Amino acid sequence: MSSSPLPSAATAAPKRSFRQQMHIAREDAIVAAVNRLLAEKGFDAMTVDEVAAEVGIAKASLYKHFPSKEDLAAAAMVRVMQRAQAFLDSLDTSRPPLELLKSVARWTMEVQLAGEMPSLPSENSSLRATLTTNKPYVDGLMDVSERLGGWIQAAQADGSVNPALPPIAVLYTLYARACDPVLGFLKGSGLYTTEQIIGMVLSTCFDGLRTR
Amino acid sequence: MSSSPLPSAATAAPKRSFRQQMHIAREDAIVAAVNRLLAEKGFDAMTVDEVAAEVGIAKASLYKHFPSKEDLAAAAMVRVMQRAQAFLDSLDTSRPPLELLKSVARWTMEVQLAGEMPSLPSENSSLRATLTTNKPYVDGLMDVSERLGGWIQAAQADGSVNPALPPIAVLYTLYARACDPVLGFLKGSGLYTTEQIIGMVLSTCFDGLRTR
DNA sequence: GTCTATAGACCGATAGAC
DNA sequence: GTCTATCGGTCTATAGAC
Repeated sequence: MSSSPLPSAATAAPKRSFRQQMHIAREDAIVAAVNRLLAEKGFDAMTVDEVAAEVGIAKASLYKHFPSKEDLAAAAMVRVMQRAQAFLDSLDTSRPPLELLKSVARWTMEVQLAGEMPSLPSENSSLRATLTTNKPYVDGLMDVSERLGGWIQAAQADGSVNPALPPIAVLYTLYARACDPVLGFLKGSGLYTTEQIIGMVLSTCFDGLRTR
Repeated sequence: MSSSPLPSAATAAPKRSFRQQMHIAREDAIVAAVNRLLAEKGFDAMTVDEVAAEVGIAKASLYKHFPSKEDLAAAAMVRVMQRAQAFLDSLDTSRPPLELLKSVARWTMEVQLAGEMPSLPSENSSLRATLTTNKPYVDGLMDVSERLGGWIQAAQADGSVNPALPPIAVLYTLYARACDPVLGFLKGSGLYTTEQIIGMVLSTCFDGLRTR
């Protein structure tokens, strides 16, 4: 590399890379738009025309990137899963497991309040099928679940999380914060700041409604 | 017959009442079907053809009872709201307010697990408009909210519910049990009975994830 | 005869797919 | 830009209960 034995690498390769970058950038813009629309109105209400319009490309171009509406949604789910993985990576795992779990819940709620949490209404069959056959998504979900599962067990072992609860119930309870309607309700009331809302829901989630 | 004191009451009146009963019964069957389908697949995915097929009547007949799909959904919401009111009526209000709130949360989750809780995905504009102009629904919602609000304040006053939480946050948290996805997740795992699931979610709701 | 419900065609609009 | 399917909603003509 020091003597640069590959002059073509300085011209042709970057050119090729540029096209790839453009392709990736466009795909990224598409997925970001899908992500936003999915968070705003859900899968059924989202139309691919809207997606094309938001990205500013022709609808036909969308199908050059993704073969169907389901795959569009799946790509958005993969994206948010990767964001989750990146967030987990950023955590200092030497902290107490309970604090780690709280951080995850907080992040999840922040994403939702920012209107960036895609929601898949109930159990759409076609979408479900697409997702379960999407390896990046399933792998990401398993990775996240296993990491959280480890922290949950550690938190139960050190006595900070209720050991009477099955770990899977704790895991699902944390996941459910991603689509907790209480956030939107409180936001809609206009009475509280985002930080206050997150504080309240974090409190009800970990400390419960009852007085401690 | 001529000596009968109430000939018309024994023939004409019941006849008229019979028709009304039929009309009401059919309408009830319609609303029940809508309720089920709404719980199963949500508003967008539910088609009025499905409703007609499930009830076993012609689609045109549906429109003799309800002017639009939105009104169909609204009727289902009114129905569940009336069921909620009836349940509140059945409660012994001399019990501690915390127990009353727990009973309400339990009932809500039982209805959802039974597949009888209609879900209105996010914020459909047309549906929202129909609902907010539906007096029976709005009145029912206000009645339920006020009764729960009273118990919440009482529970905070007697120290059983965390007084640091705004009553509205507690109210929304209880309402959110109606669409808590954790119930479905745990049900889908096949590991627990309905009663166990309700017990867990009741525990996380009132006692939180942290050890007490 | 009258009223009502039914079946099923039908329309217009929209959205997914290409 | 086009094709096609679907869906909400309407219309008509027939059947049947009173």
